[in-house]
Amino acid sequence: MVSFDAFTIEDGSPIYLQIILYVKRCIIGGTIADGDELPSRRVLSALLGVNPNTIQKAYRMLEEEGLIQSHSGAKSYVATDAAAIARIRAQLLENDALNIINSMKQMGLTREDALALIEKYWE
Amino acid sequence: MVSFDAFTIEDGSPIYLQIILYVKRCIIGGTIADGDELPSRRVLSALLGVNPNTIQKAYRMLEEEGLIQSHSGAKSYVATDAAAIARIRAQLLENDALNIINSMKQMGLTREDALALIEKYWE
DNA sequence: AGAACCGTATTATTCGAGTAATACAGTTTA
DNA sequence: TAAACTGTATTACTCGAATAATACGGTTCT
Repeated sequence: MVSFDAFTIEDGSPIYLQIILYVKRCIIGGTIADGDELPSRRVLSALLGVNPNTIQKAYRMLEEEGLIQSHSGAKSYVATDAAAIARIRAQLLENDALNIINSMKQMGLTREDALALIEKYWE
Repeated sequence: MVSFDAFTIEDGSPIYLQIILYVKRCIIGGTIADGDELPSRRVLSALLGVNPNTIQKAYRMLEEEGLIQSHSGAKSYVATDAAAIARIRAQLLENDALNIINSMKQMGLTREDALALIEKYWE
């Protein structure tokens, strides 16, 4: 069963996008594996304190990306293969890296400054 | 005159927040200095293709943080001192670093993986 | 078979971001 | 002095995110 214990809602971006991003990162990190059972829309909405429709929106978009599988009436499961994982891994890592690099360059940091900063806060 | 040439609107977060973040990062990076003249609300709104009220909201919040100064009828100017710069610098850098570290940890990267990734994309 | 789940769909409502169109008073500058 | 700017304020509107309350039909399990 996929766990959302490590998930917390932040503000600044839509909740359904945060859920999608969380699931993708867990798939990349191996916390979520192919075939894992997902919590139902109703259960997860109660757990996170949000509306069932918000969960449905996130699940629906994950299904459209081919990362989970839903059948009317039945439970939903994670459905990924190596190709899908590699694809979203490249997408997310590149996106994160370019974002942080852009921010730090804008603030006048050198490459060495940036590396030192990551090292410092990586407990 | 403060330039917004390097600024582009992304979606995912409110425009006024993006403007505030851009100005702060430029102040930290030295692109924007104390005493610099800011483009007027009307001019910047036309330049970015957004509503004047959106610019006004960003400028107002920057003024409430003590980073710019506005007087009715007159032009607006950047007003920062070393203490203010140091304060927002610490805020932004720590925030950015912790965000990227959290994301990469979630994706199963080691500290070395993360450092290698930054080096790779830092052209 | 029947209860208890499940995914899916619909409609109405709230709320904040952003737009749009003005208006007014103060400053700058020719 | 008068035109052309400036910051500031107000009201009404659109639009998407999220809520809320249901409803329907399929699956699972006892």
